[in-house]
Amino acid sequence: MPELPEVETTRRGISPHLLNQSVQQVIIRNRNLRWPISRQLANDIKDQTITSIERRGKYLLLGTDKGTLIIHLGMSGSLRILPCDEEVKKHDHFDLQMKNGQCLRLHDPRRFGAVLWTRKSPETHKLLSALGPEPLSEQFNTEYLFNRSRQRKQVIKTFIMDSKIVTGVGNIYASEALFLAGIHPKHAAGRISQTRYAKLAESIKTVLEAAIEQGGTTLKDFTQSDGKPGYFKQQLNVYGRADESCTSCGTKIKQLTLGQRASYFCPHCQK
DNA sequence: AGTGCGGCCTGTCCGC
DNA sequence: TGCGGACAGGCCGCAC
Repeated sequence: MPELPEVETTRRGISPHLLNQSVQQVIIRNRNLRWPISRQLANDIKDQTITSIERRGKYLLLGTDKGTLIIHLGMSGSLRILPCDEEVKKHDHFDLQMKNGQCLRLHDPRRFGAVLWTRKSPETHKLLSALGPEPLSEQFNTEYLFNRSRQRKQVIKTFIMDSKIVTGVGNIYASEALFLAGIHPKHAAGRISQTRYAKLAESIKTVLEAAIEQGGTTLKDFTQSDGKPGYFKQQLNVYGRADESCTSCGTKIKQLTLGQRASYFCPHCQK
């Protein structure tokens, strides 16, 4: 499942192949994603040159002079750079074929992803305008988290997974960051001290940065057609480790459901 | 306004 | 071995 680090690694992987390249044509093989891919999109982006490739939360933004292509990978989406004539596989939804013969291909079995086009500046798009700060930015800091959390009755795990609070912290890294910060996932967000929020902000940045760093070294070549899409799994301390021993103290990791999401924590290390 | 949850999908896993 | 059902998971959009 692509979390922010995978999306960032994808961004870095595809950028050199697409930047300053022009679109030959768009092929929509299966419109069915979270929202149907617009048929008009093919006309909008044809002949445009990709001038920027950015990331906002887990959204990838391919900028042109006429507008921006917004891509979200959902939970099973992957992007690869391939020759345009590469064999099409099941669940290949979308091709952005470039004039240099390279192709950006979106593969998404569970169809939770999205491909959208906007003529406006992307930050004003409905899906992006309400997003909180980037977790790796300076705006995301102790004071910000502390201030936003006051009066909140919500548990801390769902609070940090709220995209309006901070964008891009998914289920895996929410659990991992709380473990690193020593905070119980069920703790009320409004009752956590500023000191502990300092630790939490730092922990969120640390786990995401470590995963991005590892992505850079373990990721498969984005231009290869065989093998895995290229996602990687960092060594995780708590996520998916119910009933296993805590890497720090040996206590059995526990699992509970918060906001309909599996959550993992060490009952000894996290209070 | 804050909060919780339904729904979209299919590969994988589990039990019979 | 084959089959059916439960489940995971991002996150919008609605209901309260």
